[in-house]
Amino acid sequence: MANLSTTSYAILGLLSLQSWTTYELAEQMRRALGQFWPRAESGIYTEPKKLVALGYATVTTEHVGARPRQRYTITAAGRRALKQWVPTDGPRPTLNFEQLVKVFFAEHATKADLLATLRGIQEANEDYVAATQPSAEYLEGRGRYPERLPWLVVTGRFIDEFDRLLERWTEWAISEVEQWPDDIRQAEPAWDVLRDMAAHGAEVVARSERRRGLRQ
Amino acid sequence: MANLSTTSYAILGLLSLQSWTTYELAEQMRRALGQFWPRAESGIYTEPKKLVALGYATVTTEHVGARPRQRYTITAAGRRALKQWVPTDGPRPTLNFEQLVKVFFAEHATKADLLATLRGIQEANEDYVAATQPSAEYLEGRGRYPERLPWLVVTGRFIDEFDRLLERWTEWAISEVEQWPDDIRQAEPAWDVLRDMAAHGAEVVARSERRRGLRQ
DNA sequence: TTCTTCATGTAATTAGTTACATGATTGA
DNA sequence: TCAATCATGTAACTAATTACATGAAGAA
Repeated sequence: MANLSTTSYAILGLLSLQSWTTYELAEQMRRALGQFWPRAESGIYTEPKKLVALGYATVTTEHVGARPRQRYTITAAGRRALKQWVPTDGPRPTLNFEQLVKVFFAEHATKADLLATLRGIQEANEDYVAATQPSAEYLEGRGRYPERLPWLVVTGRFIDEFDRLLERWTEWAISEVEQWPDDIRQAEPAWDVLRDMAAHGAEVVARSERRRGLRQ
Repeated sequence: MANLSTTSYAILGLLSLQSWTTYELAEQMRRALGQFWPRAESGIYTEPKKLVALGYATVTTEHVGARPRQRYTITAAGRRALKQWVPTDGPRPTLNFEQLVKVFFAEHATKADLLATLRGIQEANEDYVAATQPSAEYLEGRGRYPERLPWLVVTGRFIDEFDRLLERWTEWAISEVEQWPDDIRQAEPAWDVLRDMAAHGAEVVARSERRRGLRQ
């Protein structure tokens, strides 16, 4: 029936670990999946209702003072649905990087503007990474679900490498642009980097074609 | 008045280079910005109308056979708006990586499933990178707007490094998972990688705090 | 006691996607 | 001349975000 969104399955995945209140689900979505499946917290509040409607979860109402609070629990059908989804194919990763659009159209800014944009990316990234560091216990394997650690490390490494990429790239870009003349229209392209990118591109094309050949 | 979206500004940026038909705009959005601001082609057809409504572009209708075709041209007001937007602050990059959600919940799959997922990411990435390689002339600086090359290289390097990251990470992840026992619940985490991530995290925290101190 | 932060949502809006439709051009 | 692909959109839908509202708990 109704196809669930990736967000729904992500929540179903969290429910497969334990029962959570909606607030806790929102928190976990941010902390655990926020770096590769970011969603607004308020949006999380509507999702589990769909799971209940499909019979993939049940809900119980608790009370905290006079306020009601919903707690969700996965059902056997929910586990089956999740098990079906996890091995399926999916889209490539996509990046949304507004500030890079601005770098792309840097001719409409000054050298100082461009440097400010790059430094802004750098600092925002640093602050974000610092703020989202898992606690030390977790990194020592004494977190909540230690048996899940093997694949969490696989996931985490991607995120870590992405963070490092942003650090390295901003640092390089800043030092590159700093060397440009004040009128950036007079700047010289980084030919060595360009050559390196071309070489890498050619390599991937060759690899892809070789593999395509093998498949047939 | 009506705040434009990043997508609108991206199109305005393209129009600052030359006039384009809607079809050409859609093509350029994919080829030039598709890796860091991906949008469905059909969506592009509605965007430039907003620019016209705001006086940021003008439209002329051409004919190809019996069919009308719209060509858009930026106005002086459009250039001013773009110039205002380019130096502004913006959000951090966000990643949407559905397959990584599946790796995160790998306990619902088998070792073979997990390997298939990782190989799928690897191959899809390779094919995509191969298909989106800029032409050789472009990489030799003989592309359409050679004077823009300096900042296009800055942008392009980020994309190139991101592609390489996916290549490196998938290769590592595959070789890692291949060593796991068939029942992945018995796998041992990659402790060395975990230590490395922790060290990096601590370093960023320190750097971020140092900078925060400086700012005050 | 009041202010702030944590907690729990709802409503309205919008950006974006999917699916579809169809004309023009090219090449087999 | 027929099929395939290039070109040009529109309509319907939906996932997601923004903005708002308010109760409870804890700190000052």
